[in-house]
Amino acid sequence: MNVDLSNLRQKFRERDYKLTPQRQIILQVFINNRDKHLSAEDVHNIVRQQSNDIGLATVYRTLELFSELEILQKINFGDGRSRYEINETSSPHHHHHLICLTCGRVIEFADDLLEDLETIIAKNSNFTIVDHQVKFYGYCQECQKHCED
Amino acid sequence: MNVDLSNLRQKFRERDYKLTPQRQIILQVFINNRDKHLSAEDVHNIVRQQSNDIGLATVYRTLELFSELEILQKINFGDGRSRYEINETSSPHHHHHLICLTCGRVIEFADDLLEDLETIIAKNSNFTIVDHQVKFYGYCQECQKHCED
DNA sequence: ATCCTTGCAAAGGGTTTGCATTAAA
DNA sequence: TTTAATGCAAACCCTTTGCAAGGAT
Repeated sequence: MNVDLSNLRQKFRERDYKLTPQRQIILQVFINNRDKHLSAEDVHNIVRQQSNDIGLATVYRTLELFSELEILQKINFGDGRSRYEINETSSPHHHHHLICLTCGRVIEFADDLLEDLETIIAKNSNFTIVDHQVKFYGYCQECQKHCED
Repeated sequence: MNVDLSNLRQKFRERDYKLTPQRQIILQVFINNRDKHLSAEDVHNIVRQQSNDIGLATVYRTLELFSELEILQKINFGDGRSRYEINETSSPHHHHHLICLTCGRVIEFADDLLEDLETIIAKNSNFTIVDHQVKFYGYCQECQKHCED
């Protein structure tokens, strides 16, 4: 468990933010959907299904706030909307995805090799790298089965 | 030189597309701006500066068409608009960028190591990878100079 | 009581679409 | 001459914002 509520409360107090019911509900949605990449609309729908309606504008504002506080990580899969996932590690670092071009499925993968790559590139380019985003596009196992072409 | 006009003409003929002046002008914009990552609006502005006005909708439609034909590569830098660059190599493959978090500058870098990484990941995940997109975020040399903090 | 947060509706920014007109082939 | 492409404006979608009402500390 990485999201520590009392820690969070303090983070909020420090900055004069309030830990409102809406914010807690939205946080809970991400805790309950660790493996998913939720858009604002997704979050809004999930909350509504729980008969806890929250204004869409509030959802957007909360997602932005959580991103700033590094509780969430904003990701862009090129599908025309921003998606968010809970920031499991304290360092906002390892976000790598295999994106299936057939079914759109997004599969996570662990890396280590990328760290080395980052070091080499930083050295060659005089660029101070603080984060990276890597996406591989292709065909997942399922879709390979379904259409052997 | 990678963009071959007569080859292009044939590609168009095959699919009953027409090589209109608008399309030629837009193609030329990308040929003249090989190193840039142009948005639809950028293209529109460049064309207007040449007193060759083209409707913005046509620009969008042309960019989409060229992407399908793999003449252009669509990229997303997370700045709220799609950007395009000319597809230099025949295989739509190596698009890697260093994005400066201070000035927004985008620097290209050559890779090779990524190919190896791709192979390893494909093996581990049973995923057939056909393309990848890698972005490193950090601070470019210039911005490092300006604010040593 | 203060100041942040909410919800609604309107506005915004990028992109797409319908339709009549124009122009490649 | 046929069929696709253009240009304009309206529509679209996601996201942001203004503002009055509500709520946490």
